[in-house]
Amino acid sequence: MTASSISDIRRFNRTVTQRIGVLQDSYLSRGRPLGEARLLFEIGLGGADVRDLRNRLALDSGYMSRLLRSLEKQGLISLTKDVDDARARRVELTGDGRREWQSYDDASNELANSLLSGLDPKAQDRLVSAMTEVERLLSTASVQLSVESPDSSDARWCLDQYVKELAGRFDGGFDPANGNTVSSTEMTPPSGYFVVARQDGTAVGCGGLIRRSADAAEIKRMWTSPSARGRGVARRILAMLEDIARDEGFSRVLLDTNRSLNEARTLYARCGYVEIARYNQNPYAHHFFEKTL
Amino acid sequence: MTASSISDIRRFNRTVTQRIGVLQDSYLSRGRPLGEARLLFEIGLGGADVRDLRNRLALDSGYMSRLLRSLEKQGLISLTKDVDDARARRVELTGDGRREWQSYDDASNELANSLLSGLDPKAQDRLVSAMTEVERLLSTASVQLSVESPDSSDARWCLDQYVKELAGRFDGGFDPANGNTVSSTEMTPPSGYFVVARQDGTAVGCGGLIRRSADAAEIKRMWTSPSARGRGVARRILAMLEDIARDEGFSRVLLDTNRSLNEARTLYARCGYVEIARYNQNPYAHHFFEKTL
DNA sequence: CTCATTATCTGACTAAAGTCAGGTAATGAC
DNA sequence: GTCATTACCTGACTTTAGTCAGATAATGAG
Repeated sequence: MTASSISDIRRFNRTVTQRIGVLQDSYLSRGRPLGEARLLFEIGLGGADVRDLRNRLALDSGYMSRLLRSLEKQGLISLTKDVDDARARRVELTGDGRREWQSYDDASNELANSLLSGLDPKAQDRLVSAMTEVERLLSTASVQLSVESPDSSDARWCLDQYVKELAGRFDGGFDPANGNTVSSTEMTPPSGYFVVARQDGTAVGCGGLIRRSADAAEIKRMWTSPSARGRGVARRILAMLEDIARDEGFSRVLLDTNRSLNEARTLYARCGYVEIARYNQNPYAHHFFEKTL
Repeated sequence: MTASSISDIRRFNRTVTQRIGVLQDSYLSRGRPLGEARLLFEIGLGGADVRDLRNRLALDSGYMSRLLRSLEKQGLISLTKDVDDARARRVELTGDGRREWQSYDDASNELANSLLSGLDPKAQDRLVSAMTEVERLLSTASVQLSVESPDSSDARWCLDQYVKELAGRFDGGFDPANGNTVSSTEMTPPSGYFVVARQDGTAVGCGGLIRRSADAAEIKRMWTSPSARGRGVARRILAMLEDIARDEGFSRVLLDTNRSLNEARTLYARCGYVEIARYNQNPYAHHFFEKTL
């Protein structure tokens, strides 16, 4: 890392976050304590579960309770019991609350606009694309991979999403019981491995590795959340699974894929996989790949 | 402004400033109130005048006084009377204070580094240049121009810098009494105009417009602070002076410049000025320009 | 010397933010 | 049914941040 990069980043951290952060707060807290304003804005037009809000804003439950009470007293929100869990509560914005939220939303737009004013159109475009780039790269950097049990709740959620997505994309739908099923024990060490990618605590992708033969491992259940696509998450999961396979002494990795998954095929080709002949009877698979480690 | 630009900026504001801002605060306030930590960091290894600190951090004098007292009690700073002005005070970090400052500085570097880790080298480069671009464009956008008296303290400071810089750059030095002197009344409405560019309250550039003849105005005293160069400040000052000249009914603008000021010549050429014959006896001028409005 | 101004300090506040211990009621595993 | 856990509430705090109205002493202009 060069010293000048570090100082560039520090200057960015210092000036940009400070400048925008202060503006943001002042736009948001128009006569209302910042804490309340933030909470109200976070609730959103669609309402929210109190539990989620507490997690998202990292607030103490007592403090949260008091903030909600205050907003309720001001007639901005209404609290109802959760239908599924009578302990939990749901917050919804009232009419007044919605108006208030709108004014915050407008202020946010105004702030975004004010950053552009004072720049000529070309510079505006450059600013927007540089901001997009920073945002994209920082999100990319904040994705973290970990090996864990395919039975963990995040892993199960990912696998569930995986199945749903394939069902939507394959021509004749997808029945996980029909294809080459993979049991969770097959993906649990020491038989196999399962990797979950997370961003800020929420799962955004997964992939499994199982033993196929003495020298070959197989990649299964590769999935990336739509929100995290285009950021190299799948590529990193793949690389991690290959590293594991190498460590486990396998000399090659196999995988199969459906003809409708074009991005996947492109990824495999880019990562050094070569297409080979069909090596199993999976009815959903049309392309077969291999990579020598 | 397109709606997608706005939403890109909002996403940037939301995620980037939040992500970095929170990290920054948590790195900085290791067990110490954020306000104290910020103040300590702002004092810096070289010490500072209390007055300057109050301005930079925009703190109430009472609050500031208390913060300083607290840091002093903790043995982190020492306060001395200013030698020139016995009312004012100077703060210096003690040994402990310096150690503390160092740990903040290290934390800042660590934060910068942590943003890069998890990205491959190419992506790191892209992130750094995108950040630099955002920082540069946002500072550009925050430069504001205003017409004011050439006798205002900021204006006088700019003119002072202008003279100092020319004295350093001209081959045989520069004596403002020798060249074509310009009195401040000549640059004061309605005879003429003076523009000051400011960024976050500090002057970063200036330029004057005076009457030369019934149809021609002349640009004088164009200067941009080294810290603000390369951001189009001079171009904006020039454009503003031209607008004023146009409003005042002049049909052309004149200016002269020294051969050592290459950037200035480039700027004038780019802004539509054409070189003309010598029109005055200014011993420091080698190039003469004109623009028809 | 007078007098407005400047730089700082002090005391007396307030509001906002956050913490902590304990309490109630619902839930889910066994 | 028992019992640990979860979701939330309440009351009693503390800390942090910030404001405001004077007081004090030095400075500088006239």
